[in-house]
Amino acid sequence: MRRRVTLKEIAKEAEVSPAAVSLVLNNKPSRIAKETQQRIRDIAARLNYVVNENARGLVTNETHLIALIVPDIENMFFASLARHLEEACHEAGYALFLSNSNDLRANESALMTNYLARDIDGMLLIPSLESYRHTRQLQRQIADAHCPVTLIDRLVTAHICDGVAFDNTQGGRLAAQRLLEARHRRFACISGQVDDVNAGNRMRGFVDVLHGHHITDDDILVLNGNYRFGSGYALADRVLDFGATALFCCNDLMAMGVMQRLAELGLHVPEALSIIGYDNILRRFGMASRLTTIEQDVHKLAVRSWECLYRHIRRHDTGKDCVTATRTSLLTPQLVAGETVA
Amino acid sequence: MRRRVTLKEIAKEAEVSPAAVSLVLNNKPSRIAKETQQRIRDIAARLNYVVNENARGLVTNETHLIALIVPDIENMFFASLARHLEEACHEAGYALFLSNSNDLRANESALMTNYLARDIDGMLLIPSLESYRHTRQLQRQIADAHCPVTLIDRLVTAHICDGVAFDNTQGGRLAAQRLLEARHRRFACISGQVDDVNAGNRMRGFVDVLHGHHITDDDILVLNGNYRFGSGYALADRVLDFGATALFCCNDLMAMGVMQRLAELGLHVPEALSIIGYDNILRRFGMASRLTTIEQDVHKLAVRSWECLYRHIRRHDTGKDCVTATRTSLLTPQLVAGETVA
DNA sequence: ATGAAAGCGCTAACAA
DNA sequence: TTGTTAGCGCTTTCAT
Repeated sequence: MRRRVTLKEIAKEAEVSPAAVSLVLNNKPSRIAKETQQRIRDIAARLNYVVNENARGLVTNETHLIALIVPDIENMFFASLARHLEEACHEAGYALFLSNSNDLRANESALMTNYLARDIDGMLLIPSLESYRHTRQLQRQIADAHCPVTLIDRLVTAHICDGVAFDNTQGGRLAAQRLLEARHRRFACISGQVDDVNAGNRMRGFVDVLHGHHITDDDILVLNGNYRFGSGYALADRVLDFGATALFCCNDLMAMGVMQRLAELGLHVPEALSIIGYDNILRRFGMASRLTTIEQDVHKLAVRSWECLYRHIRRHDTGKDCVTATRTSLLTPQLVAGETVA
Repeated sequence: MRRRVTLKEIAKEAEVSPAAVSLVLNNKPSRIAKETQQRIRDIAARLNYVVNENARGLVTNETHLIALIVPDIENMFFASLARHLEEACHEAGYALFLSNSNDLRANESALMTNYLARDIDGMLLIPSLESYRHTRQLQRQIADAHCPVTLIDRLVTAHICDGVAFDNTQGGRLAAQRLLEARHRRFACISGQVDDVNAGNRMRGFVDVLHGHHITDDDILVLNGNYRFGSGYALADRVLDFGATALFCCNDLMAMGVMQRLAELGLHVPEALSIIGYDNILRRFGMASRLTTIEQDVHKLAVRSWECLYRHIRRHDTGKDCVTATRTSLLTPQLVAGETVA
């Protein structure tokens, strides 16, 4: 373990001023003698010099630090999103902080403060589920932040800052249309927990389209799952008892749980039951799947979110303060055909 | 979006010196009038003051920053580990940087340099697979770092810094013992990619125990998978053709792939084939499983790793430089009984 | 008991 | 063309 080498030491060794070293090593348009430049570079390389970004940030007012707060990194969707966001930030020369809020508003708040103390240049926030019920508190915190904030996936408060998310209602619609095409007449939907607004919207889009096609509530069973495999497994029997021939699950994990239960009962998919899932994230984690599902392109979400935040960072940086109206981008999910609809 | 409030502004508003404000807000043992203290605190709260940790770090020489580099956050094991590490750091008052090296030495190296420039207090590194073949380069980089480094899970270079990992050989042994107990005589093992040393050790431990029980290589089939579901699925037939009655998979995902293939063939587990997996990480992601497996307690790994790094940080901090011999902790994996061995 | 001053490592404005 | 100076926001030593 070595001690850090400073600019000043290089300056002394090269017998020039610290400023000269700074100019050279940052390739600033200075007209320092080629020969001196080389000497400085050589010494820096030899001493293994690495600039102290924090000190630099203090004077430049840019730390190139981004914070990302997710509700749960053990959720494959967020893990994948985190990866792509980190990639985007990294490519743009920013380092990324990552934390879990554990879907708790209190944690989220503490993390935000902590990161803001780090003088970050921007924040990417996937709000906790609790924040849906503490909108004002979150709004205040965002308004008080010294840097731009971009909301991702859960547009808790669209009026205070920009947000990027998928159109969940549209996803539900796609599922319904596909199942109607296959001439089904009796449906089930396994949604998420009651406070999960996104799952709620998927379910709503699904049901709305069915209603539009003269399917009455008598032919629609809506259940609340918890997004886990076991939840689909446990609810499968109720779907079968109801006599549904088509099922829409608000994520793939629950869909797989249902399929597992059907397999145990000796029932075949899609003959016994047509199934559409949601996310199409499993394959990234090495899980093959023949599931028909509604894909949310996580790469696109990451890229758009970063673009959105970056735009604000540039603007913020060039002085113009963000009196611009806030924008919300809704991305469109896509149906990915598998072998589980007939 | 607000401008940041500085210490100086509070000082001016409270009509005291910046030093006084610093002392009060940091609860330093100063003898400043209670009344003044309260005034300072009130103003700080009213103005929403948040200390600038970077500026503070510049003078205290402690940034409370930790970097974590993982090969792939889309690997459930690492995602889970990242979560627990972040938790541990956070509890100790440290913020965590996270990045993917994508199992490439070049990326890893660039990330290390980048984080070191941030003046981090410590680094948690899960080396890339490539680093197994570039040991000297990695060693050099670790030795040149200004902060302690702790290796996790892949003990590429145990002599240059501390490391914490699971005993993979022991895991393989446990699997073999369990299957021998069940009186199997013909075995298969699906290992990882050839350059994956950990998977190799699992396989080696497995085979060694078999040899110790007079099972010859004629009764042992070793295959290389790629840790993905599809890989187990694809190799299942060769296992069956070989006539094995017991299979050890070096991760759970491949074991599930095998099971899927067996189900399609109308074969039952464990009657047709006994299976033991590795990791027991799926349940954290909502995947139920009846698999018998070798569990690596990821929480314990995270806690131990953090303790290890933290010990060095404290020592480093209190001046004593780490001339201490490096230590390697090997954690013991546990067999978790499921329903897939008979 | 409190405040002034120096300095952490760096860059930007200015002088020479 | 180059080097000097001031200062980013904070803590700490030392003088008052």
